[in-house]
Amino acid sequence: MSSSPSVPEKPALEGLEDKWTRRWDEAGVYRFDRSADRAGVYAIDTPPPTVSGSLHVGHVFSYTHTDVIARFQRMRGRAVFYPMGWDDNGLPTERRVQNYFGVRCDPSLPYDPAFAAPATPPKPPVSVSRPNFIELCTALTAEDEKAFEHLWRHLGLSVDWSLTYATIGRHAQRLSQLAFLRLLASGRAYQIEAPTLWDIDFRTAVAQAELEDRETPGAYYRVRFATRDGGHVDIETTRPELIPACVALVAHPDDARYRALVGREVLTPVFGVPVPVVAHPLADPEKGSGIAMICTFGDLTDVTWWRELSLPVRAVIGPSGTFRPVVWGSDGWPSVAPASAQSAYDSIAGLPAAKARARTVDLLRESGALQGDPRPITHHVKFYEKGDRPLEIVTSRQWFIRTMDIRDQLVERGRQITWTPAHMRTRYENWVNGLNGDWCISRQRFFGVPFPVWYRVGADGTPDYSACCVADVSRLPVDPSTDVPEGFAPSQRGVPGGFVGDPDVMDTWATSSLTPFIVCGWETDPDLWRRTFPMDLRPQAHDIIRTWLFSTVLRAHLAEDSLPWTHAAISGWVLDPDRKKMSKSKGNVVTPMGLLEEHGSDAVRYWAARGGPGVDTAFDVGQMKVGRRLAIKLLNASKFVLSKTEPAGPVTEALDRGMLQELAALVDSATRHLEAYDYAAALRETEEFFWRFCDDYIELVKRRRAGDDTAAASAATASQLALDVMLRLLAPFLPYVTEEVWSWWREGSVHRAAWPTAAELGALVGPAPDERDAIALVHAREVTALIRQERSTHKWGFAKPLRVRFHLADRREPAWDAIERDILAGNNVTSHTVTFGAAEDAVHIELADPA
RNA sequence: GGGCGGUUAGCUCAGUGGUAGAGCACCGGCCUUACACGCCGGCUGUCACAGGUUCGAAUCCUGUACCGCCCACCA
Repeated sequence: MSSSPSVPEKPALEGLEDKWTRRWDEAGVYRFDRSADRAGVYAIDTPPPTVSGSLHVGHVFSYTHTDVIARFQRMRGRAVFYPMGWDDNGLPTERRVQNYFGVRCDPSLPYDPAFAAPATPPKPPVSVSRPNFIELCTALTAEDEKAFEHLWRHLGLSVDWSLTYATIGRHAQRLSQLAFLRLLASGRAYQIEAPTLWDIDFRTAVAQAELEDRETPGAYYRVRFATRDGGHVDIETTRPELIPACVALVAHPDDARYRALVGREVLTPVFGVPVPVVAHPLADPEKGSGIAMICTFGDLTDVTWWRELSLPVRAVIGPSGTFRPVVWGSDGWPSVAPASAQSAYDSIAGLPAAKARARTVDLLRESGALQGDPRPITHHVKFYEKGDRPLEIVTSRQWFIRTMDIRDQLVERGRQITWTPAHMRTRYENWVNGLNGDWCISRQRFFGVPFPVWYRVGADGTPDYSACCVADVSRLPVDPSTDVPEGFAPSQRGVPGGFVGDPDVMDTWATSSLTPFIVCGWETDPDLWRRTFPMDLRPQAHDIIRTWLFSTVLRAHLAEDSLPWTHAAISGWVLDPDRKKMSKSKGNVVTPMGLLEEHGSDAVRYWAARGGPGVDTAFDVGQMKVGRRLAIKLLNASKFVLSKTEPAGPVTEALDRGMLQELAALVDSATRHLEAYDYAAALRETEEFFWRFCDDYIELVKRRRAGDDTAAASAATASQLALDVMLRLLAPFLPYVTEEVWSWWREGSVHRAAWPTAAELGALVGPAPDERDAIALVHAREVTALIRQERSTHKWGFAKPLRVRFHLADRREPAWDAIERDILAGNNVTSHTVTFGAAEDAVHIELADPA
C-alpha cells in the first residue's frame, strides 16, 4: 500500500475516457504477451464488424460483454489474446464504393497503376479493373476502420490494437486462398455446373445460409394438360410462366387417382411439349390437385426431382432473370406444334419473370388451358437476405465445399463446444441437420478473395474447366484476373492455347470462417499458432450461428481436425421498447458515440453488462443513468475512504471483520459467476455489496474512524482494503472510473492488478474468521434499520432519545459499532449512544427474550 | 408444421422446492463537512392460465394462451 493518496478536490467522470484511453495505449496495458504458453493464454475470436455499415447500440452491447470477460481473464493472470478485425469483404462494401466513387468493376480490364478516383462521382460510372476496384475498397474502408477503432477505444474495449486484421487484407486473402487450395487438394472443394440458387439482381450464386423466406402475394393457377388419348389432367401452379420449362408431371406413387397416368405422356398447354408423367414420394397428394409439374427450375424440389428422375434440362430463365431466347422444333426444343410454340414463346422471351407470368396467363386463357380464375394466396418465397426479388434457380458453374457427408461429425463438434447459453447448441444442430446441399462458396462478384486458379483455353477459345492450374503457395495471394499462371506469358490471356483466370470471388463467409486461422497465424506463424489455437472464446450473435459459427467449425474441422475454440458465447439482441429488434429501418437507432458522450462509457457498459448472456435486452437509458450514478458514487466513496488512512493498524473490530468476511464471500461468488460467463450476476452482486458498504458500513464506522486509536485504525484499514477489492471487482465493468480511483493511491493499472481472492482477504484479516463478527454486522444493520425507520415514522429530529425494543427470538445478539464489543464480551448493555450521520441519537436497547 | 426461449410490482429485471425481491418511477422526510449527480423512509403483486406431483410450487411435471426467435413450407 502506498501511503499518501492524492485525491482530487472534486472528482468527476468527465474526460476520463480520453485520459485513460491514451495512457493505456502508451503503457501497452492490453498488449498481448507472446511469451505465454497455451495454458497461460486466453484467446478471443472477436467478431469483425462490417465497416461499410455503421456501428449500432447492439454492437456496443455485445462487445462490452466480451470485454468484461477479457478484462476478468487478464486480471486472473492470463495473457489475453484479443484482436480486432474489420469485415470489409463483400457486397456491402462493393455497393458503397460504387456509389461513393462512381465506378463499376469490370474484371476483364487490366490493372491501371496510374488510376486515380475521380473527384466527384461521374455519370455514367467509369469502369475499372478488379485490382483498381479493390484498391478503392481498401482506401474507403480504411477510413471507416479509423472511426470504428475510435469508438471501440472510447467504449474501453481492452483490445490489443496492434493485432488488427481486415478480411480483405493481404494476410486474410492469402490464408483464404491457401485454405481453399488445401481443400481442393484433398477433394473437399470441387466445382460443378449445376442448378444453383441465384440472385438475378446481383447476378451471383448464393448459399443456403444466406436465404430468407419472405411472405409474398401470389396466386394458384389451375392449368390443364392434354393426355395423348384425348383426355386431360389438371395441375395447380403459382408459376405458370415456367410451363415452357416443364419437363414432367409428378404424382405420389401411392396416389390411386394418377396411377394409371404414370408412365404415359401428356402435352404441355400452349407449347405442345410431350412430357412424361412420373411418380416420386416427394409429390404431396394433399397439395393442389395432387399432381405437379416439374420445371427446370422452379424450386429446390424441382432440382431433386430432376436429379433423381434423370430428367432433361429446359431452362428458360437466364442469369439476369429474363427469359432467354429458345428455338423450337426439330433443331431445338421438342413440340408437336413448333410454329405456334415459337410464336407463343417469342412473346415472352426477354421478359422478366413477373411480366412473363402475365403474358403466359393470357396465352393459357386464350388456349382454354386455364381452368377457372386464379386463386390469390400469400406464400413464402426464398430471397437472398440482401436481395429485393425472389431467387431463381439458374444452372451455372460454381465451387462447393463438400459438407453433406460429414454432418454427423459437425454435430459432434457442436457438442464439444461449451455454449452460453446452453440452449443455443440446439440452433446449431437444427441448422446442421437441416442442410440440404454442399456449401456453395463462389460468388460472381468482385470485391472479395479470388479463387487462385486459372483454366487452359482450348483451341476453340473456350476455357477447359477440367484443366485447372492452381497458384503456387509461395505466390499467394494472387488475383488470376491480373496475375499470370506459371509457364504462361501475359499475352496468352484469353487466347486459344492460353489461359484464363477464374472470374469468381469467394463467399464472404469463406474468409470469415477462417478468423481463428487469420489471427492465430495458421501456416504463417507457428509460434503464435502454438500459443493461441484452439482459441478459448467465440462471442457472437445468434442470428449468425448458421453462417459464421457453423462455417468456422467446419473449416477448423476440415483443416485442423480440431475445434476452433472451446467456448461459444451467444449474445442477445437489443430490443427497442416495442420489443422489436432495434434496426436502422425502424428509425430507432441511437448513435453509439452520442450515447457514450451523454452518459459516459462506464454507464453504457453498465447497462450492457446487466443484460445476461444470450438474453435479449431492452434499450434502457434509465439503466445507463443508474450506471452513471454508480460510477459517481464510486468516486465519492473512494474519496471518503482515502480521506483518512491514518492511523494504520490491524483490523481488530468485529464490524470491520464482519464486513470483510462478507466481501470474501462476494469475491468467491463473483469469481464463480464470471468463470461461468455470467457477468451480469457478478455485477449485480458486486454492486449490491458496494451500496451496502456505502450506506450501512461507512455510516456505522465513520464516527469511530474519526479517532486515533486502534479502533479507528481498524476501520481505516478495513475500509481501504474493501475499496481496493471492490475496485478490482468492478474494473471489468467500469474500466474508467476504477482506473481513475486506482491511480489516486496505487501503482500501475487496475486492469493489470490481480483479480481478488478470498484467500488474499483472509491473509490480511487473519486466520479463522469468527462467525460472531459476521453476526455483529448483521445485527448492527438491523438496529440501524430500526432506528432509521423509527426516526422517519415519528419524524424525530436529531439528538433526541430513541427507544428500540429488540427481540432475541433466535438467540442472536444485537451488536452495533461500539456496543458490539460489550455484547460479545457478555456485558449487560442496556443503553448506549450511537451515531448516525453527523448527529447523535441516544438509543436505549432493551434486551428482551419473548420466550 | 417442427424446435428453442420468454411471461414475476407501473417500467427494466433478479429469483430452480421453504414467509415474493432489487433498481427505476411514485409518495413523504432530510443541505447530515464523501457524494443533493446525495441520504432516509414508504406504497406497489391472482409470480400468464388450468390441471398434477409434494407437508409445501414463482420454482418440478402435463396442457393452454400470448410474445419473440430459429428451421421447414414456392406444385
